[in-house]
Amino acid sequence: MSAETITLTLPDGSAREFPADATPLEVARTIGERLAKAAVAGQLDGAVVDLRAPIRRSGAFRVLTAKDPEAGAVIRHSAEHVLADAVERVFPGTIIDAGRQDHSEKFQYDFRIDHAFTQEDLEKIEAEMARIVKEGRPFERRVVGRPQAAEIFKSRKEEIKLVRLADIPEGDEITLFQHGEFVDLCRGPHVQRTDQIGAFKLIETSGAYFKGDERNEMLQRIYGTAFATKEELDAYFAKIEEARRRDHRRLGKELDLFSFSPLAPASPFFHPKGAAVYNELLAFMRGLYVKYGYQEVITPQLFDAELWKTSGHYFHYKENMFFAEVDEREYGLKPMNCPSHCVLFGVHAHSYRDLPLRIADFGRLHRYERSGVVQGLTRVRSFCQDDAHIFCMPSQIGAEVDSLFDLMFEVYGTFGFNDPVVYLSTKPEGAMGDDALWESAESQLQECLTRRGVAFTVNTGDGAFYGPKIDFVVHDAIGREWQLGTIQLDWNLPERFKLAYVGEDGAEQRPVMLHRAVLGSVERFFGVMLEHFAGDLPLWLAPEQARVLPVSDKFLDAARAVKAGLVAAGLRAEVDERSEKLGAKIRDGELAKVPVLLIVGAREAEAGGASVRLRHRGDLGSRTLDEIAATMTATTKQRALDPWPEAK
RNA sequence: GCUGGCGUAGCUCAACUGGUAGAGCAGCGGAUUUGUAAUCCGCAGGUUACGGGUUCGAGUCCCAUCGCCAGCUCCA
Repeated sequence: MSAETITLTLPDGSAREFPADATPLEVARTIGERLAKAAVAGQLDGAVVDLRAPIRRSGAFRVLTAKDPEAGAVIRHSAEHVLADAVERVFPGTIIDAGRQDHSEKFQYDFRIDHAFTQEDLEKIEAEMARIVKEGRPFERRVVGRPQAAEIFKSRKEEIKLVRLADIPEGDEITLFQHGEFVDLCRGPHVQRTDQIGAFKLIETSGAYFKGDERNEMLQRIYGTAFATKEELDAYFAKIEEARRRDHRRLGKELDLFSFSPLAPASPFFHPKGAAVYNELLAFMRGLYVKYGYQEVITPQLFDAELWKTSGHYFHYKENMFFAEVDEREYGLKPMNCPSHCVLFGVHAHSYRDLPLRIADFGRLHRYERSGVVQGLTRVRSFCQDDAHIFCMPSQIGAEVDSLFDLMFEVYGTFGFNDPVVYLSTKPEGAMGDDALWESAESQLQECLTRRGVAFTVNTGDGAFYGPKIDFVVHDAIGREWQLGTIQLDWNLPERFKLAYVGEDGAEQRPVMLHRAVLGSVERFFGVMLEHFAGDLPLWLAPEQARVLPVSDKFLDAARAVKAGLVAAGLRAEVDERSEKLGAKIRDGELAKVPVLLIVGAREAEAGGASVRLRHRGDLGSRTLDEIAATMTATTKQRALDPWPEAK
């Protein structure tokens, strides 16, 4: 292959030669005029490229049209320019900043304008955008020199663009995209014509700091989204609606699980039902602690500031802590358990034979979170973690991590969070501990992941300064990602607390500490899980596992007997004693998302059982009390997701 | 913390440009005795988040505080 030609392998497998400066659009024309017309972008070795940018290298190539999912980001990116164009037209004098990096779902643009956009403004802007889209203006791509670009933005009085231009590293190619009158500094890619933006909608406005830094001026941001078709746009909003329906804050209120009070901002009150669920989560973890060799401890809430000075929190985490002064002594409310576990480790002299020492703690933690960041149960100021610290020898890291993986996968699988995504973060700049320690630890972690065949992503340099870490991200029932578990290696705290064990050779050695949580914050997990199940908790977690519904008051005693039998079997059951019609009791039971409704009428009272109605599955017919209790206790014990396997 | 929005009965929400705060559900009382997603009648429920102000008059307009929501930011 000469320098002047490139070879492109097309989707049909054919390899064709093109001049090196050929653009995707030109390639598309050689395939077909209709394809060229429909083209939205090119794709070279998986990367989406602009139709007008010379390809310059060989590879697997294809033309993307609006039908391809990869085209969505290009469409949204183009809609973003149309948004900025429309705002400049509707609000002359507005200085534009820049759009969004990630166009996988949304687009956004920031503006300097002495006015906060209102809903009516958005409508006006949308109307203007619609006009621009309809006009089918072609996007033009231009490569320009730095002075030329500066000249263009200066003449347009786009002051912020000049700052942005200056931020582009020397030597980088500077490209401009223009449609109609509107010019923007942009890498692309963009669609050919504005009318390829099939359907768009502006979503909301907000303030946003210039370059995301709160010391900078605040700009006005507008968010929107766009798709090739109206159907896709509707599907996007349907998904948002589905997420709203599952919102744990809404479900928590509807199901009477928890609430908040202005008297304790960002600190949940778990009602009796919520507390029942919460305690089941803890009981689940406690059971696993026995299996995995943990010892649970209970440690104080409030510590002398001295502890936080030793741990380093006093200097690095103070702004997230609550303090109190009593008897002229400064105390800090614990935001983490690790320092107290270090104190605990120091209580006894330890032999290498004691290690690994696994210390679990469900202690309540308090962290001051800024008022703007707290949110439902997912970001609170008072919470507890299924926290544990493992003190071990550096050589034991691999085995400990291996065991942690078993634990993590067992826990996540129980909730139906299958195939968690794993991230490994490695040594950052300015880390503590010598390179040999880091290398050994990182390779032990990697080996463990590879041995298990767990797919993972390495975040190079993203580890904490005190050690590498592994994060677990799960997908919920509607595909959203949640980071839950974490494993962090730490050689800093053992050093600070001068922890030691006596090794085989009789010499004192420094242990390594592993911080780990599986659920993470139990509060946050509670929220995530509630959304994952859309409020339909599996039987073992349901605060009210069964509700007995007498067909009429005549069967109240029979209903109470069924409840008594279930309670005796260790189940959580209630009787609906209201003199309502059966239909009303069923409706209320369903709305309360009680997994098992047990109906007792003349037939069942006679036979000493109940008719079983399962949520989402309906009437199963009559069962004896013994059968009901046996099935429910079995699925509860197994923590099965399916409350009634025999019904299938 | 910042920008914007919001705060009315336990819950969900009404109350046009300032003019007597209202409904459904839940609650309570009564009637009804019900067979797989709402039986009927009645009663009660409010310092309109909180504190000031403008006005003859404020749920509505203005200021401050608290909280909630979205975004920014933070996440040793």
